[in-house]
Amino acid sequence: MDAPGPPRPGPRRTLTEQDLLDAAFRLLDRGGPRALSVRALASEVGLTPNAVYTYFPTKDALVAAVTDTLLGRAPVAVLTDAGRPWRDRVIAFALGLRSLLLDHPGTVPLLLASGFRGPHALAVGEGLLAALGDGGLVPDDAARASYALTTHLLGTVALDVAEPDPAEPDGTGSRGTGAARDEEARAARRTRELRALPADAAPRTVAAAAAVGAYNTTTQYRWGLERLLDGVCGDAASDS
Amino acid sequence: MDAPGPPRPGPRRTLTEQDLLDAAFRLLDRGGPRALSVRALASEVGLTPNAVYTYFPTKDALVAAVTDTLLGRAPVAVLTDAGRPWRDRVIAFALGLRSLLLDHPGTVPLLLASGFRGPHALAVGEGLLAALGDGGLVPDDAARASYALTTHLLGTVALDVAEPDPAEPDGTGSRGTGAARDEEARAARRTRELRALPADAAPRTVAAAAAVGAYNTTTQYRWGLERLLDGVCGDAASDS
DNA sequence: AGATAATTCTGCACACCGTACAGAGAGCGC
DNA sequence: GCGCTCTCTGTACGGTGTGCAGAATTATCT
Repeated sequence: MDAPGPPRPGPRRTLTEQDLLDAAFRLLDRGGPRALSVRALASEVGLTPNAVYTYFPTKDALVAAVTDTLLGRAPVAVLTDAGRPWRDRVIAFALGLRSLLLDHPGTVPLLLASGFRGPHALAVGEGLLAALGDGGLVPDDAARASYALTTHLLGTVALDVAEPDPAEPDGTGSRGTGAARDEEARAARRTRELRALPADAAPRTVAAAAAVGAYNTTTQYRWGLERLLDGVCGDAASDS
Repeated sequence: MDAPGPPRPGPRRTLTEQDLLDAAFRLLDRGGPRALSVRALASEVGLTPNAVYTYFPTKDALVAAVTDTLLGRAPVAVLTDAGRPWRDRVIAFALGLRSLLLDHPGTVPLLLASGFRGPHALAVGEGLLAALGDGGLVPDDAARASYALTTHLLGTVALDVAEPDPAEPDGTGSRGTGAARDEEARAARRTRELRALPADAAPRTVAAAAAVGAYNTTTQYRWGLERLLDGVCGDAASDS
């Protein structure tokens, strides 16, 4: 994708930027956001810490590259998949991007901190605008809807990732990507905890314990998504 | 509010927890999230760093106390203000909480990291459930809507705070709370930047440059809020 | 009353963090 | 060949959270 650039003087690098990014994902997936340090990354790829600075000028730049690389794996293709209703495309994309992020929970805090500013984030925005345009929205409303979808997604994954992991409550920020992320079991446990709350502390929350316990589930996310799209498509969508 | 507790042996403390929390807010407002370190806090209140650990067992606990304290200032009263339409109440509350968080942007990354788990977060949830219940939603739908509103809010403030501050681009994470946060000026500048983008990079984004530039504005937030509430109130709100 | 135990706070220490700086070696253009 | 530029190493600085030992203070028990 990127041009390899003209041959420059100096010794050839022993690694590519992509090697470092792969190693960064390995560290993040293994130990959460705190595990991505310049020193750990260097040792993971067999370099001296300062050698990393010949690949990325600063740690923030490294983090930005990591998050944008991840966004580059977003299933933007489904957004422009003609012959499929536009709303299906948006929902499929949103669900896909959500699972992508939750498959790498360690990256989520980094994404929230570095924003949605890279080239691949722009591509995501373009795709959403295309699909929403197909839905008949004028460009400005499509943009507003695109942003609402984005904030809904980011808020959702932020709260999901912030949920403490009962398996290893030592606060390392790590999180299993396999069986430990069984949504139903998590929801059931949360619901049980809610029902055990002191009686008068939060009566309405306890009364809706099943739905509250299921906050961080695909079902809840999809529900919000559908309601948002309902509102966007409604006839009241142009009062701004 | 909290019981002062029975008198315990040992010397009296020279400060209250609230003193430390106030100092923490001072540091956060002055220098952003990175400015809140145990050592900086200790020096701000005139203590040794380790003395802080007699007030909070760990830095994470301190951060949790900070974020929940902030949530305790959320305008929950408006949610149960009878004699005002429920929808108005929800919107007023959401706008109020958003400005509260944006008035202390340094706390937002901490809130995202520590989740929405404290007692005051629970109170916010209760208030939302009450107002949404007044809107005629069954408890489970009220809960789902409450969560959707929360994620929308958190995603919004997350992206807002992540926006780099052009005034001091040195990445300290600080942010002016006064004139530097003039929404219209910021939106205009963003729109200008978008229009200067390479022609074929993101045509749809450029075509909607005015709306995209206005992403981090109250207007955009309110638009998403209204659309979400439209969808929640619609007749299609019970397909789950 | 005095002894005991609990608590606050100090000082030192450790391991880790991002990264600035100086220098060695490698590879290209002249 | 020379010289420039780039990659990578080593050392170092100031910062981080926090564990541990000890002094001082106070409430409780005998």
